[in-house]
Amino acid sequence: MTPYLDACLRLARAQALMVKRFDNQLGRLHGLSFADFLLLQQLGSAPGGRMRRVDLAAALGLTASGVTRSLGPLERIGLVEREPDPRDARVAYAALTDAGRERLQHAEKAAGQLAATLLGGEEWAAGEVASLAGYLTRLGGTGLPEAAGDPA
Amino acid sequence: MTPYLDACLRLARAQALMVKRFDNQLGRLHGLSFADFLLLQQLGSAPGGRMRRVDLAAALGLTASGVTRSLGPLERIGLVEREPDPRDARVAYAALTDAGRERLQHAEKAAGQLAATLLGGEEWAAGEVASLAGYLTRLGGTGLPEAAGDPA
DNA sequence: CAAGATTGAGGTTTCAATCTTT
DNA sequence: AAAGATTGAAACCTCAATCTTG
Repeated sequence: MTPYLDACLRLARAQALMVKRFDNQLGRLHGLSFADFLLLQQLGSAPGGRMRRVDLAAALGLTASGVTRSLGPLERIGLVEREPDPRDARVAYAALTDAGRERLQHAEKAAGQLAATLLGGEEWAAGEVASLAGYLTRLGGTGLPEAAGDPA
Repeated sequence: MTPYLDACLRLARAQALMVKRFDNQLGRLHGLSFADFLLLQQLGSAPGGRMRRVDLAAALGLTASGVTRSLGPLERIGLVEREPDPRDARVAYAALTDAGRERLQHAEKAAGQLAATLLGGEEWAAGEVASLAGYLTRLGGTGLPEAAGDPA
């Protein structure tokens, strides 16, 4: 077993555990999965709280199909709204509703607290979390903005 | 957005991209998914190349149900064999066949090469990969299912 | 009853095909 | 024809229920 492959296996394991914890916490408190949260957050950080569905797919690393299917439940419970584009009838936007914005705010708070539990304990020095984020950015590359500080 | 939550999102992104690359490479070369590979590798590292299905589930972070369903295709193509326990009729082992051992060897080679591509380039110093592995181990623990009193 | 394992139903995501609009 | 989006079929995994054995 090479150290490279070993690191990849650890990456898989760490992510699986983390997602389970977010799913539990967000589901219990706000009725959202981690994937739901990622989607709402992406919308929340877009100008006007709305994005074309194809852009949403690229930002989330999903297929267009996956986005259509993920939006369904969120539209049904009124957190996201479908909006047509008056300029181009092929385009459909996904837009946060007021309820969606509010739910996102609360979920973001809960997610931040959980993340602080996972990474903000005494085991973690601040510089270590920044290093970890930098490594992960190198690995995951596209989709998220560059980290503030590069790891030592 | 706190740096803790930011790191969690980057972890999700990096893992998703990595798994896609392993799925592509292993699928194209050896007809295995990354999940298949993890399962075969776990068996390969067990004494006698065999494990009880319940232990396999714990080692992989899956449910017993998930293991049953994952083993099905691997048994059908002859990489894994079902073995009863003469001492306890409730227990069924999953055991690597000779074909499974050989397939695992080849897949491990391909996986190691891909991992080296991802983490062995000039961008990565050896110490950085070791640091990353250490951080991920801190996050993901040993691989046992989530403890009862755990946060979240 | 408890433990190991499987099955039925359901959620999530992908691929390939399709539909509409440009 | 190309772009945006959706749908049908399928793969993968979970939960709850069930079956068998201890």
